[in-house]
Amino acid sequence: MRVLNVAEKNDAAKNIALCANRGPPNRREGLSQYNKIYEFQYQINGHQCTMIMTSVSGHLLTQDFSPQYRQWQSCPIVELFDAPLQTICPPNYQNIKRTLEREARTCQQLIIWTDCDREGENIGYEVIEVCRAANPRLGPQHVWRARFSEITPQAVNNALRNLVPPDERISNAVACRSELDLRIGAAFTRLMTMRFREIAQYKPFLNEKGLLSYGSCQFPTLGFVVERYKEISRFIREDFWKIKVTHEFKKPEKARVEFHWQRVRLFDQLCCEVIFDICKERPEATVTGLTEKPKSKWRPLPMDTIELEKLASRMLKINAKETMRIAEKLYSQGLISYPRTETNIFPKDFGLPNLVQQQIASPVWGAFAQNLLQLGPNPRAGKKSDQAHPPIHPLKFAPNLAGNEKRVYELIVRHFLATCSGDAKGFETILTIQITEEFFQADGLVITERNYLDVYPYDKWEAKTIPHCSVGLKFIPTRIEMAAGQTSPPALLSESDLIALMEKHGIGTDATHAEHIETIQTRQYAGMNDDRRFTPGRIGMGLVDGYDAIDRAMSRPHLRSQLEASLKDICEGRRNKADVLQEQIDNYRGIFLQAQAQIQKLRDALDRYTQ
DNA sequence: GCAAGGTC
Repeated sequence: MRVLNVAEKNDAAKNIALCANRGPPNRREGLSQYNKIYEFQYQINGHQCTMIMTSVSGHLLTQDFSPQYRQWQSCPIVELFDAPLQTICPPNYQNIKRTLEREARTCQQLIIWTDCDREGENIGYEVIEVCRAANPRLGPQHVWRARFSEITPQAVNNALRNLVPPDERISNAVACRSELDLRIGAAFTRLMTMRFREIAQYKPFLNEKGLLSYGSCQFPTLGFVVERYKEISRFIREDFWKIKVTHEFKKPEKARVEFHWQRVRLFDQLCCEVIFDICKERPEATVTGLTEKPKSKWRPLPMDTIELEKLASRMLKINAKETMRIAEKLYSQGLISYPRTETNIFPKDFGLPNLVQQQIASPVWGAFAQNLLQLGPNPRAGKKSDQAHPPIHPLKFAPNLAGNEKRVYELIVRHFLATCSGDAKGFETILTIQITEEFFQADGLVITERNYLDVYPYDKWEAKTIPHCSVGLKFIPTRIEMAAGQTSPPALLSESDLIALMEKHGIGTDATHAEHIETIQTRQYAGMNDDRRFTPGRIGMGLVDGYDAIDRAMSRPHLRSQLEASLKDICEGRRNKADVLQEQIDNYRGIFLQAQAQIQKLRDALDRYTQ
């Protein structure tokens, strides 16, 4: 019996075949240069099978409006909410499709090995659709879903012993999301672009094509940037006052120590002055406590995509989009593992020692790796798993990289070695003194074991000496002073902040955060200042304000969150696709008609910011 | 020409 197996990408197909075959399988070319065909023998339920393993490259099919609706002037825009859609295989995927069709004709069974997430289930149905059209004998009893939580020999064999039918509900949830994104995106994008592109006053602030787009992810992303900007504009600074005590200890050891007030600060100047005067009058300080307790600084969790993007942005000042471009290149050169992963826990028996061993060759961190190998790699375990890909880790030592590729690779290696190492350990000392009725304290830190910090310069943990003086010791502080200050607004969003907000509100996926952030910049809705923080542009401010005046929901994250909840209902059988689709379309058509009728509100807002 | 989701 011949069995066609299809994974979501070539890398997965290769590894699954390797695991199932317990060794390298035969490899031959398909029509697509990136998607190879792997062949091996395997027994399923006592049947000897010739396994044909190949892959797609993500979604094989996409949806678009029927041709008569694709011209922007072809119909009243509101019709896009109901216009018929077509399923298309884009030209650059035709080779993959033809390979599937050709192989499907010779097979009696089909096993779907796409990633075990929502999109994967939908991609699985695209594969089924194409294969079944080529070979109608691949009926429901001949099509199976392999469920796996990682690509290891055990998980792969287990999946083959426990094949299940594919889950159409999960696929339907994705089809629902995808249709809504298209209809809503196209409708609002055409409306805004056609109404505003030609207005001279806006032109200096628009992108080259004059495209004003709306999308269910790009707009909430812009919303976060605008919201933070406005929060800062609204912020009213408040004056406060505080008392600072400094002492230059001569014994038991020499040290300059700053004590901070236990009241932290007061917003009443007079009140602070009164207390300050009392302290100055009777400045003698008495040590009332010295506590010392162990403190550790945790080594980082295994790296997932979001962490890579955030770290590279913060520590290397390389933006998320560029980081992913580089990571994909390193991956295609076989230097690092698959860079799009939501997993931050290494599977058991992952072969970490071998991966650490690779790094011993480095003149920079080789010694650290050598030492780590002797102690045994002991990674911290996170709680997230996408059930397909392990955390990002180096595969080989790569001495010949340069520029940002070298820096990103180094970050990945150092992070990997750090996560496999031990927490930093030390002691925290808290010294408390009393001056009249007021208490002040100073914190000290002694680092006893640096451990992971030795290989991970991105974390700072600074030792601070506090003299070991005994309780009851009295001294006159070198200085007691009153200082004035002002509360300060939060900072503009950094890229790392923005990614964190997107993740928290379920805007986009780990693979798309960087793209949405890039989109709001290429649309000139937002820009990045010299501190690498996001500032809204004039059009961005105007659009958010304008939509706020029509329907607050448009630039806020909760519409997307609500859709996510409905999609979950579809997956779990509580609702069906048609029902959710109708509800969402009706809702957005309503907002669209409002926006069209009240387009002047959008114009007014844009006018305000572009004068 | 438009979205967001996959991936080379």
